[in-house]
Amino acid sequence: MAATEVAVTISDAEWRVMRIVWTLGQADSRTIIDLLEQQHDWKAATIKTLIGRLVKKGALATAKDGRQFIYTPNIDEQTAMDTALQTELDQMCAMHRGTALAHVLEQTELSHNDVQELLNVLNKKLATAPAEVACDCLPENCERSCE
Amino acid sequence: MAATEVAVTISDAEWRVMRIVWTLGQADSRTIIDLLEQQHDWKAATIKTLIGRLVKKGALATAKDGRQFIYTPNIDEQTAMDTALQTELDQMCAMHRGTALAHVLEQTELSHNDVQELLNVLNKKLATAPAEVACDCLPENCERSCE
DNA sequence: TAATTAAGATTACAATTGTAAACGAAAGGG
DNA sequence: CCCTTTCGTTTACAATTGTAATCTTAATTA
Repeated sequence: MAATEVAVTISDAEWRVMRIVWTLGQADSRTIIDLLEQQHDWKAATIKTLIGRLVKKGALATAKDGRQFIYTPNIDEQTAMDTALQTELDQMCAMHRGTALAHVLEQTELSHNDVQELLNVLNKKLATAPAEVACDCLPENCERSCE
Repeated sequence: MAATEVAVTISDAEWRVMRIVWTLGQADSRTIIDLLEQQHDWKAATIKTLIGRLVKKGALATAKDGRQFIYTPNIDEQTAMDTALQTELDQMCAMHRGTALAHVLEQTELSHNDVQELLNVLNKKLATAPAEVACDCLPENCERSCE
């Protein structure tokens, strides 16, 4: 059976720890601490706290290896990324999401394949794209709309 | 002189208040409270707190109107959206950002114009798109890369 | 074996956030 | 002119987060 994949919330600092473990596939605390100390002004104790919280949250799984632990990701990286981004976007005005995505796309380095994949998605959407997406910032019954 | 446009951080709950004010252009607290009470299980006091915090943060400007205030946005909505989304994306692995964006695009309702705008951005990127974007989860000097 | 080190657990503590009650002053109604 | 409503301010309080020191225990080393 696949991982339970609970919907955990990962804070900004915790995200840094997850990226290390996602990238390495697995790691002991020494490795995580060494790598993160090179990227941030964090004390070892700080990183230990973050690891502990991630384990408690269920984002990291542990396997005992002698006196220490091997940590492995308990949630999928791409899924976590998709969800976090989607959640952020969903709390914004529906009418302006497209523009926001355009601005972000513009600022993001994308591989040839990425661009191709994105073009595919968009081309598929072109056919059924509505003339406009309504603002959803006000309650249903409220007549007013964005400018 | 244009608005100072300080880089304020807006929390999730505060975001709801901003959306009302952005959409209406301006509003008094009564209006904001009435509208938000229809969208959430929030008490008037809660909304007052959020408004107060947004004013203190500089996200909302106030103009005295008799005994009460008229609130207006002090930061630009699209800019706030762009920045929030970009910030979120930037804390994730560079190598997987494209896919995350593709997944989100797929889930987002986009107008015909939005799609067109996005296609433009992408087509402009196609020419210079690199073969691949490297994983940036580990420190510089670290040899290992994503799978 | 005694001292040192390292790993994980416990405790700490301020800032932010979600959520709200209580309070003081002004305004309006009767 | 008193009572009530309303507005904005102050205070409250738990959870989360960033940041870390300390403690316990087991392991390593001299």
